[in-house]
Amino acid sequence: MTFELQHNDPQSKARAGLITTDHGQIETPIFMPVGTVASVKAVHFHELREDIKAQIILGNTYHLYLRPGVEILEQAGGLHKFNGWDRPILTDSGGFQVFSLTANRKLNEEGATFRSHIDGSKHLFTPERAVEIQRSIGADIIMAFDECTPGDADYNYAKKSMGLTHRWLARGVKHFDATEPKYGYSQTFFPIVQGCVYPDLRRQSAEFVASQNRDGNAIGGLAVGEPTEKMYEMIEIVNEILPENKPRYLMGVGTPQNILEGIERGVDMFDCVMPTRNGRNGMLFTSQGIMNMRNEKWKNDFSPLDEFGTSYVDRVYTKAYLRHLFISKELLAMQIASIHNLAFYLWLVGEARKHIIAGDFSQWKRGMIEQLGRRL
RNA sequence: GGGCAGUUACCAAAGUGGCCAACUGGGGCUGACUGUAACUCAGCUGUCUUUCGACUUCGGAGGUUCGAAUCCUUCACUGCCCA
Repeated sequence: MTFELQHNDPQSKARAGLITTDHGQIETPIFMPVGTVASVKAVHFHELREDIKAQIILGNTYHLYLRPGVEILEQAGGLHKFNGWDRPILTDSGGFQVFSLTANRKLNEEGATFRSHIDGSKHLFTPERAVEIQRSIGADIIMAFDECTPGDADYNYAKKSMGLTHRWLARGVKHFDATEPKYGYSQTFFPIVQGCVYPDLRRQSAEFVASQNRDGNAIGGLAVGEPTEKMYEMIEIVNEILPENKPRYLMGVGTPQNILEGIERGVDMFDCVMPTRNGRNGMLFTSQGIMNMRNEKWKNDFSPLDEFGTSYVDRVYTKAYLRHLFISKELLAMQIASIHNLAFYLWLVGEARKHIIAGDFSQWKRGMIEQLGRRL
């Protein structure tokens, strides 16, 4: 994987770049739709490619390991062959599940023991195992196995947690460098900064991560319960330290506003379940603000879903129709909302890129932020 | 014509003398959701009130009782059975 830094915004830390992988290129800043279990929920890859214009999607090591399992993925020839997505894939390591499945896991120095949420069986994830599984999945970008520290952790917990993440990182790097890709194309490994909301920990973590000298770096442990302002502050601190000539990936973030704020602070890659999950739950993100499609006010609004939208669903379907589909619990509702939201997210980062290149990002961003927060 | 059962909030349906503005579903309304255990979760859903609380309700009318959705009388309507 290579990264070419193409433009720096004169007014901010925002930048435009180009990532090249064996499965194609990614123009940054980019949003990566989440496809946890080898599918971006409710969306066909055809739509993802042609309408949403996704350039890279996510998969999840923990979920894919449990189902369909490493053996099936290897038999298939890797995740790309298995699910038919021939563009880049990034896999999360399972570190987020250490956070989200707290009740079902135990941590120790060696790794994390999970109790499967599917059948209760026990499984040990170590930094080495996480690399191996991701080798089998065959993702273009694989993530270090970390502990995603909760946003409300106290200093002592955060410090210990960060130490564990760093020791796991060193092991992961070592194992990655000692192993080969399984399917003939190259893979790269991103380390993850932790440190919760504590500036000195974040600095220490960013320095340790940068010292690993990987192709790209990630910022984790944000948007997990801490105040938004803290998140922005941590991004600034960390990006001062992470190298400029490598992509920076802010994991799990976020709202459209979060993404623009992240871009302004020098982040290149984002992923989040919001456009898909919130979409399935009836919420639409648009350039004019957010809409709860279940609201009664859309009942007889026969205007297009989003007159400024770029997706075909924005023109073909009306607000009243989508509301009807949600109220009736029709599956099509979730498909339309997911397609719309993802197309909007990809439009948003695409516009950000254009404005960075044009040199008026900050001005454009200010106007967008104001619009995005409105409740329609 | 006779017998039996029933009538509770938007719908369905509990409650059968005080703890009942009334269980529970559904429907409706509103909100939440940030590296996906999520087509999920939470709140509200008689009226007025921010809360406390006040007021009006359980087919209609009348009655018994300190007190009735619950007991009695009667009327209306619905369902089933026998003629």
